Amino acid sequence: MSLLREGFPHIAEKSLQEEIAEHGRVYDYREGQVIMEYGSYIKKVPLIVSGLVKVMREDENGRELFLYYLEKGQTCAASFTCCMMHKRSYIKTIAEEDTVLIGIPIRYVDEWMVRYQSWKNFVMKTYDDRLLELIRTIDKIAFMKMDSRLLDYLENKAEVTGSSVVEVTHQQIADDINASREAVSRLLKQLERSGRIRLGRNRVELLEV
DNA sequence: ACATTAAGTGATT
DNA sequence: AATCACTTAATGT
Repeated sequence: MSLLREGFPHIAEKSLQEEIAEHGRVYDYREGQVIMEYGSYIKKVPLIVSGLVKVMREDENGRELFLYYLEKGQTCAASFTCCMMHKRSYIKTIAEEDTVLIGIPIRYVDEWMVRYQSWKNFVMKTYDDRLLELIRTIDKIAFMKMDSRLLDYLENKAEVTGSSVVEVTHQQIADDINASREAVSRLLKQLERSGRIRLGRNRVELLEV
């Protein structure tokens, strides 16, 4: 209950809060744990209470592509449609940090849409956010060059982890932005030379420009 | 000290 | 910009 209020201040109706408390179940994930695999059926919609969840997609050749992060107070837009239509998951989610979430059985997700204004808004907003981000991502892939994608990735990661020091290997970055490790290394070197970041092993520190 | 893993480099396509 | 082949550097055992 207190978990709810902390992460989801917009879910206002008292009775809705009570229903969430009643039907939802709290799940704990340790860093690195896979929350949802490709192809699995989803029976709960996750409300992220704390931590950070990485959402990935897999292409035909089995290559993984990083899509976006889910933070506290968010939920997975894909899970709504997925479970309502009883489709298999086309995404995979991993706990990037230790994560706590409340799982809501789908039937309530549906029911509450008509009964609770704030729930409906929440669901709509989730879609809206995702759609906007998707459009931005398309823009990025279409128009942005690798170097700005890289910087964008780092800034996003820094923001989402709340630290200017990002702990990743060049290989991980490369996987996430779909580039080769060497390319990432070279671009990072450039950024370091231009004074925008400082590099270390498993470490990229973003400097104020 | 040695093995392993991450990072850097040059050449090739 | 990807891939390869290789070197160098950092880190764990």
